[in-house]
Amino acid sequence: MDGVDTEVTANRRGRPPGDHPARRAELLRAAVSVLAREGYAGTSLRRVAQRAGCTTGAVTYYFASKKALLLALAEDCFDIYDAMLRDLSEGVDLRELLGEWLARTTGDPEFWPVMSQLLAQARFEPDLAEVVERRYARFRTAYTAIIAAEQRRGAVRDDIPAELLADQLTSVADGWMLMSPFEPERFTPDRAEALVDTAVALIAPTGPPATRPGPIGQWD
Amino acid sequence: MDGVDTEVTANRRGRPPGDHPARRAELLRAAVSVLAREGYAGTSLRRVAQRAGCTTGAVTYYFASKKALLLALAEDCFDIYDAMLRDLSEGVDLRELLGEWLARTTGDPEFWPVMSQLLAQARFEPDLAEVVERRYARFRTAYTAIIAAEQRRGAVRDDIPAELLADQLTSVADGWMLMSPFEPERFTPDRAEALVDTAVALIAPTGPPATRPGPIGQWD
Amino acid sequence: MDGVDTEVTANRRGRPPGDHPARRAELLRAAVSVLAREGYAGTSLRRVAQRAGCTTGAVTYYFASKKALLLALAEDCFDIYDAMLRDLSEGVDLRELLGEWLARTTGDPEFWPVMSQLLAQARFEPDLAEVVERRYARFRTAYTAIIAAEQRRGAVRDDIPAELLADQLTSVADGWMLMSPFEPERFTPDRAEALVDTAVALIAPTGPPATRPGPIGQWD
Amino acid sequence: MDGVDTEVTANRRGRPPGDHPARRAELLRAAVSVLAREGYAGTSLRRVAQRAGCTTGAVTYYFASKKALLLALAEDCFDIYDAMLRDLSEGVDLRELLGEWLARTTGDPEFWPVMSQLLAQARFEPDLAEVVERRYARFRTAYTAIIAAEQRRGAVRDDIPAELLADQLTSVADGWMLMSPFEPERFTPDRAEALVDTAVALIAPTGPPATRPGPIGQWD
DNA sequence: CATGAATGAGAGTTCATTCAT
DNA sequence: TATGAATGAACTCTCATTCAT
Repeated sequence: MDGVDTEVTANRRGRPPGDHPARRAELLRAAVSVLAREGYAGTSLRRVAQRAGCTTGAVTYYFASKKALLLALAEDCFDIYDAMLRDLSEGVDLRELLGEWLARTTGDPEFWPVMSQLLAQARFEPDLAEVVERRYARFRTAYTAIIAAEQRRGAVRDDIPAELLADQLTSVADGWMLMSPFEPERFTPDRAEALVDTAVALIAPTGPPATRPGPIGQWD
Repeated sequence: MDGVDTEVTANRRGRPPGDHPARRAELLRAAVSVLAREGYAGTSLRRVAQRAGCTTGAVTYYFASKKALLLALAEDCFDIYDAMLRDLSEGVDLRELLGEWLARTTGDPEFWPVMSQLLAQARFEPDLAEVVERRYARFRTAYTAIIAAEQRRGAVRDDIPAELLADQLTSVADGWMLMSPFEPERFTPDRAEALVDTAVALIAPTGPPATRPGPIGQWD
Repeated sequence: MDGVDTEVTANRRGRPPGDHPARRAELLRAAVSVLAREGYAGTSLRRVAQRAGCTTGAVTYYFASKKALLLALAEDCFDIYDAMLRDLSEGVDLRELLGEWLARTTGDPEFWPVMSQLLAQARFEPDLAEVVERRYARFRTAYTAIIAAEQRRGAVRDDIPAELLADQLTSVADGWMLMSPFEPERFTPDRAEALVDTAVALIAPTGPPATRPGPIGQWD
Repeated sequence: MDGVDTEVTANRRGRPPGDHPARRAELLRAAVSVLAREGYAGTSLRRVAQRAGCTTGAVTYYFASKKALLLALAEDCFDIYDAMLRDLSEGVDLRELLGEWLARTTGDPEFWPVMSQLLAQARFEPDLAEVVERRYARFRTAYTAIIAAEQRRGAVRDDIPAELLADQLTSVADGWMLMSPFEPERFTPDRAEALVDTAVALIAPTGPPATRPGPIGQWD
């Protein structure tokens, strides 16, 4: 260890247990949890503090304002998309990409609720809109590139511009995030797979019926 | 100039003319307007009253509670779907249906913002969820039936169950409603048409490439 | 014109079914019911109207204000005391008087709750205080006279002024009215009788223990 | 004179000195004061705050809700009874007990008004009723024990169960608390003493008239 | 560094009252 | 005679934010 540092640390008053970034992340996690459970309108600093097990003062200490907290939260949420793109190898298969997206976004049961709240609210908060726009555009660009590559190697129909196909696919996903709580039987894991399969089939290269696989979308 | 007159006029109590349903509808319109501009979290009875040009007392006179107001508002919003289904002739073309949906929902610039707020909030308000679920399911059922008919007459690919196709199409639309404010250039009227065309092309019957029309999605 | 009165009456708009005093009494009954169930703080014209099955307008039509309604209500409540005094014969027995009071005031299960609310509130409403003071004083005067008469004929101890005894008895009764809802087992009909017996025994003429009846207050 | 200073001082946020319990007690005192002056129906958090010289926000900071404030207030009020019982020596004389009760409860001119409001309101608020029931029962039990002891040593008539006598005495006291504002001449200090004397006389052991003291209840 | 007391605005809601009809 | 639309003030309570400690 760092002997000198340790001694100094023992004496300093202002930083008792955890370190700043960790505590901040903790608060963000609490905020995500509240946002998922209570919705945007029901998310107050009080409740975030309560869930984090601290006082409201602590929250406003780590985040200048409520808006700042939510912006940080939004950035955090989009990191999952970036991480996914980073992890995917170059010549990724489209089905694989969609499957990965499904796995990562539904892996955390709070992701869809939180993301849909952020997207819905962004319309009314320019700063939040800026974050969404920037991060979402980056993702859609990568998405489009992947589809274009797939088109070039004949794995995706090429009668429709890649950008439009990407738009279509991301919109479908947004719709799912928004609507998942209604008729939850529409979003069981099995059916989610079927929905993804459907999407893949729709953008598959079209040829004579004989060459295509049989009917899809058989789930229980 | 007429100070006295103004003062006398200022305090208007008692029963003014006008019928109940009309005034109620007026308040609902004001609420829609506020919801579109301020979002769910920013919609207060005070603001609704302000936009309607009356006091908050008047609002709570017509609607027992804020929740009741929003439920009525939601029902009203879904009426546009019902009206559309009612107006469409039996053997409606799918492209026609989508076009009609686009025309009707974008005809009122407040429709998409309001609907997306309602859908996003429904997750946290059981009563609102009930309304959305009920009305939305009705619409999707009709939608599925139309697609199935189209499949039977060979106008829509039949390798995917009609229900899944309907799901896909409505999800796309939900995604559009949610995301339209970001990069608004993605949702210009022209591009909206292109998106609809894309959707139609995706679910068109697939045959030998030769039989299909040329590349679609050419917009400026 | 006047001869045709009957025919005209058939046509007149303003006085459809019942007559004024009856409707007024009906409203008063509704107010009593609300006051008993909701307490003074919870008694609003809205609720009174609701229980009476009419609009708030009707209430304010029959009573100039909420205060006027409650004053009328108070007067009505005290009528039960006056009626009792009027009904009692001249040389009434004290036990009989107390029994009659118990029977009449507990006959209507709403009487004690309403009366205690009025008495408690009177402290803060001069007009109501005036009513209570006037009517209550009248009752206590009569009460004192009866006790004095009993003293003269040797039925009540005469070592204490009649007025103080009356004060004591009415205070006990007030206390009962106020406290009856707590530990309701203290105010079962049987025990209420025992309490009255106790009060009678306390003011009975005192003599050598031998002349007094045996221990009282045996209830289950 | 000091315009600038005043403006600066006017908006005082942040943490001022002073300890939590003291401030809480201060607010409770203010609430008692308001309750005594305005009655239960007229007691609002606004008024309490106003009397305490702070904002309503401060009140709701110390008390989770209005109900919580009033419950705390009720508990506080009953503490005077407990303190009295605790202070009294074992073999206390009954006259002494009653005198002590009179002295302590009338020592604070707000006690009777506040207590009667709480008792009257408890009928409609279960939580408040629970407090009253619990604390009041404790007091009455102690009271009964004292009377029983007095009966054993021959200082109180034993032809009536101690419990009934205690009931009678506490009911009288409740009646006084409720009715004290009407004809206030009935509750002058002197007359209050006379009323207590009367109560004592009523429960005194009964013997041959000769042995009893002369007529009581002589006040001006 | 971190707290928590306090603010002041605004939320939804209830209310007594008014008055054109 | 009776209604019911509407007011405006007051209610309890929640909130984001500030700041002395």
